[in-house]
Amino acid sequence: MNIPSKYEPGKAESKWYSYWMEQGFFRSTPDDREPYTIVIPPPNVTGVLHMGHMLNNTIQDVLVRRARMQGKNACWVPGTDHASIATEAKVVAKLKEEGIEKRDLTREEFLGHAWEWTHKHGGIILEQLKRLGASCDWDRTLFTMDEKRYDSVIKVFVDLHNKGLIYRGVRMVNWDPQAMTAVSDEEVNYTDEKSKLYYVRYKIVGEDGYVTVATTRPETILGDTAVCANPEDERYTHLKGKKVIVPMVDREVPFIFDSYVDKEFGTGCLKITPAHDINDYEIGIRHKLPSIDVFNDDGTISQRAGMFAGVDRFVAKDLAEKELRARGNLVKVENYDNKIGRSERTNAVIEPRLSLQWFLKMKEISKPALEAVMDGEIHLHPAKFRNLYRHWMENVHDWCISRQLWWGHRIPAWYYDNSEFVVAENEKEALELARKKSGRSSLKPDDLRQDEDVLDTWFSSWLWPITSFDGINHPENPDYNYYYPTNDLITAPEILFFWVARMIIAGYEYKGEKPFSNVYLTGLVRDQQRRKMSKSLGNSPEPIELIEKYGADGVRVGMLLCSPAGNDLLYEDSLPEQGRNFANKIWNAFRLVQHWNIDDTIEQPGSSKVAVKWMNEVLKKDIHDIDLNFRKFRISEALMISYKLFWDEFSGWYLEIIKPEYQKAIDRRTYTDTIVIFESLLKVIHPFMPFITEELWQNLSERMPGESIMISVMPEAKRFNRELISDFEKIKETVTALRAVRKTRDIPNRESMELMILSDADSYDISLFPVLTRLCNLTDISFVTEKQKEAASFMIGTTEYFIPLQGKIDTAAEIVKLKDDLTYNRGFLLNVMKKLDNERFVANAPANVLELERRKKSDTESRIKSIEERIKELKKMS
RNA sequence: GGGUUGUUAGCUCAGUUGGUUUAGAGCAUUACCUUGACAGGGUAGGGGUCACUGGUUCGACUCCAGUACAACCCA
Repeated sequence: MNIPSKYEPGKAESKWYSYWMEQGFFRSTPDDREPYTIVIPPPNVTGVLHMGHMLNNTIQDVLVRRARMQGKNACWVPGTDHASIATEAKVVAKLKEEGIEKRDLTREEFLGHAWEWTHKHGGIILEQLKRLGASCDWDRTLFTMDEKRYDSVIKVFVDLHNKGLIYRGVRMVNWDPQAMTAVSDEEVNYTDEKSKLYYVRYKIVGEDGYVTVATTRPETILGDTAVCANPEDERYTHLKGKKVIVPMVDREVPFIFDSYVDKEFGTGCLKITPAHDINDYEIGIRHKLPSIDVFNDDGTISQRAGMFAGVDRFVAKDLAEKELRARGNLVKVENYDNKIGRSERTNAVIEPRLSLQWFLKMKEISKPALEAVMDGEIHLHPAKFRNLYRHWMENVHDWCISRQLWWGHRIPAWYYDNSEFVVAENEKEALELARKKSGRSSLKPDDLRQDEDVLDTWFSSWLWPITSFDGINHPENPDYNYYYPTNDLITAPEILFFWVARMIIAGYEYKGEKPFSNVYLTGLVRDQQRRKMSKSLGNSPEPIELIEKYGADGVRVGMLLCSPAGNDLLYEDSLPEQGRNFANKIWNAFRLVQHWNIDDTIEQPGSSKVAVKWMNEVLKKDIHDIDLNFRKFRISEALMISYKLFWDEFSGWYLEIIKPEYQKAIDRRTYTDTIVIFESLLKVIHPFMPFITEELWQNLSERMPGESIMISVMPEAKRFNRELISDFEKIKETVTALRAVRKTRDIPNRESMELMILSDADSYDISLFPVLTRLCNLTDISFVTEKQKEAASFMIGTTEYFIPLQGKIDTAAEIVKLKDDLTYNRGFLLNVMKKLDNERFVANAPANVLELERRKKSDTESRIKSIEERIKELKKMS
């Protein structure tokens, strides 16, 4: 038998993943078992796996595999989303490289290219998930734009419109001039950037004077329709009813007063451009000001502005500065730091703009979703996100759901005449509606024009838990009734509002029920400098390369170990390395057990008998603790218990005890018990490390075709013997102390020793002693009634132990050590006495606390006494 | 500017309604070990006035208030 001393993950991974697929172990159909359902947070269909996906999907797989082994009907639904803006941007860029401009294509032609791109790159990410071991039901793979999902989205839009929840309105939106679309508030990132503050003076009509305004955006002066001061600002009260002249365009506009203006900022005087600033827009409404949009869709200056037409907005800023200076309107320019909003998708500076968009009213519809989380119907893990969630939901804004793109679900609204429109599931129904609404039965299909825009991607993914089971099209289908509500959702906190909150809203609106019971929010994967991992920074490792280097199991463990819920994971290579080392440890434990020869004639040694008994209790205890941690979604904690269980308890203690001497055989009894224990351990570890556990499980005993650890039964938590475990801990302490004795006196393991305990035999579980004899090479363990001379000694608790060592005692060194010990114990006693000498403590502390302190006192006193006597004796000897 | 959450060993984190023999884990680190499962290993060790300042209490890492710093969310 020649098993390599290092585990090689590659082969085992492909072998067992194919096996699982062939056997259909991932598949799920409704039956009478309890369902356990997770829907995947759909990644971008044309994306590739990154570290965040690795973490996220590892956790999902751990939960699904565990549930499956616990006898539940586990169903993990995979899928991708169409990522409207990101995908369209990629397709546009790719066409540009080929010399094709989007504007030269019809909608149908462009969509042809987009689908081609999607088919070419689509699903790569799902293949990568398989490398990680993901046990999704691949037969259920979905796409937000496949037929059923597309129809569902349209139906929902029509339904919400008919309920009066969707409306069309002019609103200030975040315009991305590069993508040429509006983006939601959530898709804008604000960063501190250096800019300039321009002081510009406006001529007062009918007077010689000027008023000076401070602005960061001189190019928008072209769209000014008022100048404004705070009504309480005495510097400007004399301007009431006056007009001023907008520089460059020489337009007369009113001087107005509004309490919004901050007296302290700049000159206390504000130019008002209602078309280009959200606050100005609101002031504009209050004062009935006209608004002049000076930009084109692509961020260049429009004809309406009166000058700089066709010039890019940033160039226009410099031109405006020059122009203002030339005309004598520029007073001064200061450096200034302010927050600039940038598009999450294109990083272009966002332009606040007035625009006609579709909105979903959020206030009413979101109420049940707020209550569900507050009432504990849905649990967020970690719970600290509850407050954040509440704050957001209580201040929820209407959701801008339209995007000026082609790739996505086209808004099912048809216009006729000028701006009359109807909303319907298809053109035929739209025509009927339009005829009815207009009273003109002569309307023809050609008289209708469908809205050019598509819906926000989140407007399809907010239905994901429902549409995964086709619940919009067929609300009564068996899958939907069986799998919904799903159990757990695993996602990143950054999309708590984009996605999670909206799924909850949709769940109550369309099923009248929550979409999931638990939301586990993972951390973000960052590098050692706490920077977010991103392609542009180049600080992210390639996941597939990591899997090839450390093994899928190693990477999974690495990701999990250091990522308690909601905390960021600071990635470094030592993490998967630790995982790989663990896999190797398991591998070598298997090698050890595997090459033993079994001899049926050998009696089971006493030490092995004890070890088996103890190991089974520890196993039960840890399974119990692991369960507890899983219930609290403390997955890294559960993994750590499993890790220590295997590494420390099983490999470090158990195997060391039962391991036969070199080239000797093992007894049948111990061997059989060990295999059973090993199998239990593999099962406990399987959800974390599916591949190596399958590989070893298959080899540990004879298996039938079609068997697998992944469909075996997870050991359940049972009552365990606490006392045995704590007695055994004392044995471990004794072993450690005996090893120390050997080490300091330089006594080799080969040389046997004798142990004497200054105590009654009654207070000991002597059945555990064979372990001591076995591990420490003792000839005898006895109980004595007196201190031993010419012996090394140590204390455990309040009991003294002696090892007779003729002539091997270094009294001076011994005394130094004992004195250290004495100092510690005296310090400790002092602490205890401080409490006990405090009358109020004695009077107020509960009885059990008091008793504990008294016990500490007597224990420490007796220890001090022993040490002192020992020192005295040693001194006598030297 | 408003809000939320943090600050415990070199790093990442536990610490369960205030009392568990003067705070624990993993990693990293130090010393020793080329033994027969595993150097991707073993054995032993070092390392923390629990951010700071007050308060409540017989007793505070734990509760309260303030300060500093950090992260995240919203405007």
